[in-house]
Amino acid sequence: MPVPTGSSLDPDRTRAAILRTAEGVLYARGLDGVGIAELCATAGISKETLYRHFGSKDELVRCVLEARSDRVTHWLARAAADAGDDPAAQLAAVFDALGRWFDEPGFRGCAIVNAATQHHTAPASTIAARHLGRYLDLLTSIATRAGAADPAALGRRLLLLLEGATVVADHLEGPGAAADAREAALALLNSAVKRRA
Amino acid sequence: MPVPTGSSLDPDRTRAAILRTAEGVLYARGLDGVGIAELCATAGISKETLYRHFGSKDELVRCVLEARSDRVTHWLARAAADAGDDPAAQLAAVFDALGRWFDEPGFRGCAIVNAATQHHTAPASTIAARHLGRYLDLLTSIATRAGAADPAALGRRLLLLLEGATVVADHLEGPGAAADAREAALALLNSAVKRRA
DNA sequence: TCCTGATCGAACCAGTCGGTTCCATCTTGA
DNA sequence: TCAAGATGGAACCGACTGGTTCGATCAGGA
Repeated sequence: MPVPTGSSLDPDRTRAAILRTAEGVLYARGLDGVGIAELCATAGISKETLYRHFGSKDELVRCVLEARSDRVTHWLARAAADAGDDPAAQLAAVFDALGRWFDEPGFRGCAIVNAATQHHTAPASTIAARHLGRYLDLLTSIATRAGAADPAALGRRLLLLLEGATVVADHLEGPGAAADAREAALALLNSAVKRRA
Repeated sequence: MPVPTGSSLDPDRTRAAILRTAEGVLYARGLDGVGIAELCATAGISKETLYRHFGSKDELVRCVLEARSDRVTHWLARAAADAGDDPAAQLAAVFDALGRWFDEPGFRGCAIVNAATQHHTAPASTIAARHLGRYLDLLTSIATRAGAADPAALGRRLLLLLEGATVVADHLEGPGAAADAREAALALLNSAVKRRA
């Protein structure tokens, strides 16, 4: 029975629902770990609907990654902004937010980086590069406002801590990766600022 | 023509050759990016030979990862040992060695972590955890010999830099991830030691 | 009211996957 | 010299893949 009686036809809402479901499933099982058929079943839609909206699995993956990158970037920037004006407090807030993420059930590392690891080609690799660039911008801006001697260099080093913590939290049992990264980040910030004065 | 005339029959050598070839191909293309048939073709062996030696693709992957973890661990430990007795010099040597690895053509991140990202289950996840643990041991021992106030904590933070540099070098264009990590590591080591004295 | 279009369900396609089996052929070691 | 074992080559299996197409059905806008 096509088009279940009583359902509402809203293509935009359908598209958003597909994206939301696909993001969860692809993150949990990997880009190659789940087929189109299962994706559609989980989303409760037919293959034809998915293909009218996205055209191919690759395009669906691309849209999922773009959306995820946007969301995560804004979420981290918000965490920093909500911490007030002190750069050190903002930096601590970023890693605290990461820590809460790491502790969530189903955490599996950064979806964008994971995707680029699985499909080491465009578009995943391009999106990953831009994603890391966004992180770098956020961290560098904090470093700049903190008055670091070399804000760009400090930003790059903070990025290493952020990505390292994500990987370690994913693959090495035991909590605390975010807390370690937070302390290391504050230490680096401290020495970079002190050295300038 | 089975068993090419003039060839030498040496099961151990065959097994080693399969492992070597598989390691390269699986690293370059991903665990799910290459099938058994192509693997055998690349190694120049038949499927029956591969299955007699390893029994399944999963087991082959397991053996490849174990071997790789052993090799990489020893290689990094050697780099540290060759740098002399000064812990700071050993730490710098570790990140310098990483930097040379990052610059090699075909670098694609840490094979072990990548594998665990693709197959987020045993045995890959188990091997990855042990692999990171080995890194942690190496870095903690350097921190201990440096006289850090809290060698375990410093070791964990250095591990974040090591893994972060590997990820960033893989996914963010532009060199210097290893150099950044090196400077950050020395800064962390410095402040951890100074604070104690 | 009625037509456009969104949707489902299912059948279907060619291709690939991991894995198994058979047999002829060749080497190796006893 | 000869048996045991390693290997190549090829055919084959069932399952699954991403992707296409069709017709039936129903909601929504004109």
